[in-house]
Amino acid sequence: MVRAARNTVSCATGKPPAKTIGRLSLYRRLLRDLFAPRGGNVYSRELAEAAGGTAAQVRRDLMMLGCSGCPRRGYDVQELARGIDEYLDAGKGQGVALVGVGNLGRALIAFFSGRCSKLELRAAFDNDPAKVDRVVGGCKVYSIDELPGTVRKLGIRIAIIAVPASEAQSVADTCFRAGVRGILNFAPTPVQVPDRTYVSGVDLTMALETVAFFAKGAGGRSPKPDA
Amino acid sequence: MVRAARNTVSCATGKPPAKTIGRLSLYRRLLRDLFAPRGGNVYSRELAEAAGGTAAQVRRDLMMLGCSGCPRRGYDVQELARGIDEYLDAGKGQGVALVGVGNLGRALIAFFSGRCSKLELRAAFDNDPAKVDRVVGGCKVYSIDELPGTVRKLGIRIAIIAVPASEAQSVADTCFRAGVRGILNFAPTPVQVPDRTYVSGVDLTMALETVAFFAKGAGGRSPKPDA
DNA sequence: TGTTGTGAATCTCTTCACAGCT
DNA sequence: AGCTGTGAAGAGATTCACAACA
Repeated sequence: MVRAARNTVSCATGKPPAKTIGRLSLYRRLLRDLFAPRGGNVYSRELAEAAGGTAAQVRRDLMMLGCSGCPRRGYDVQELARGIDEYLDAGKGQGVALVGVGNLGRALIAFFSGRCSKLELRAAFDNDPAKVDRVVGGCKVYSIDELPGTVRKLGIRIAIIAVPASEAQSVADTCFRAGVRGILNFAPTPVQVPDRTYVSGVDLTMALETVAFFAKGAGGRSPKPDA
Repeated sequence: MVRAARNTVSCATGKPPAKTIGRLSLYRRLLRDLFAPRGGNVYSRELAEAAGGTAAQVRRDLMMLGCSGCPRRGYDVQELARGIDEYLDAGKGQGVALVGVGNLGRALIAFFSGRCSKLELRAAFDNDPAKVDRVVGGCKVYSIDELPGTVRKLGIRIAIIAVPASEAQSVADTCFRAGVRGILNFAPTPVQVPDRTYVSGVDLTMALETVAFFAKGAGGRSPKPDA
């Protein structure tokens, strides 16, 4: 479905805001888990309530897909879910690698294994010889030395980094040199990245300390959290 | 119609932006891990580079503490770290509980145990009888039924939720009724919360799917990630 | 000279408000 | 009547740019 790109945001051109992409991912999950069973239609208001946002924002986000609700009936659940699929997963599935098979790494393997249809966890890497060549949660663990070759061979474009801060940058560099284009970084330090790549950091300490700050009621009324 | 005037950011009054609080937490960690060893002073520019931001933003963030750098010399590392401590940790330490001792929960126990001086993980909860009364990563596991009493007894104000989506809301409700004021939610669904509380969601699926989207180079140049 | 602190400008995201459709 | 799609207003966050200062 090609867009006609009216004005303002424009549908297929321009850079899409990361926040909107994240919410689309959430809407899709809600559509599948909450609304698909009952079938039929949803209103932006219902989706907004489930997602913790506003109806206007849901509609604005859905504009991104050049969508398809009709007034008075709302959106067809199946069609909308398919529309989001097409937009988010455009093209073929992508291979994912996990680097750092510690406590967090193992939890992430368990979490992501067989979860996203289009995102397949294809390999894990660690520099601990005791872990190499074992299979954790259905995922083979390779030595970090094998990363470049394995990443290329398996067509991996995305890496999840769950190593100590001291190794994060060098691991990221290795990944990018091997052809990785996007990184989800759990190491407690930001990583520098080349152009034409994307990195998103999940900083658990920062997240907890932020909650702790506002839990004290410090500084008046709570602002809107990031999620 | 310019309504004018008296605001901008102001130093100690007004509501602090969550993003700024998060970055202060990061600056503190960088000060300790990277800059404290060398001692002396830092420039906003150096801190910005390490944090992956801009010098202007660092200075703007530090205004929040009513701070203390002097031109030409930058900021005293020790003094700045102490300033952030005072601002973020104002008051006494807070107790933290973890709910949901699955793969992710165990990893989070390991991650947070003994990490933050002021935030102490005091209890874990799970509804699986096989896990109850065991000690995981130095943290005693209680039955969910014991949550209200235990949370009150141990003075816990913050909860980390790592349970399946279907249980997240009821767990959150239980926590709030027991006196919890802030929640860090890892369940893949938003939770509704009462006033005067704060919830931050960490949605791993959303994070990975967002990275996957931009890793394809979709929609032109990558926008600024959230971290 | 080189940096801080900060008003003002800019950019981005969210919400409002309403025309148009069913 | 009640919803969608969207221009326009509003709110927030970031960056610019420069006076003050050591």
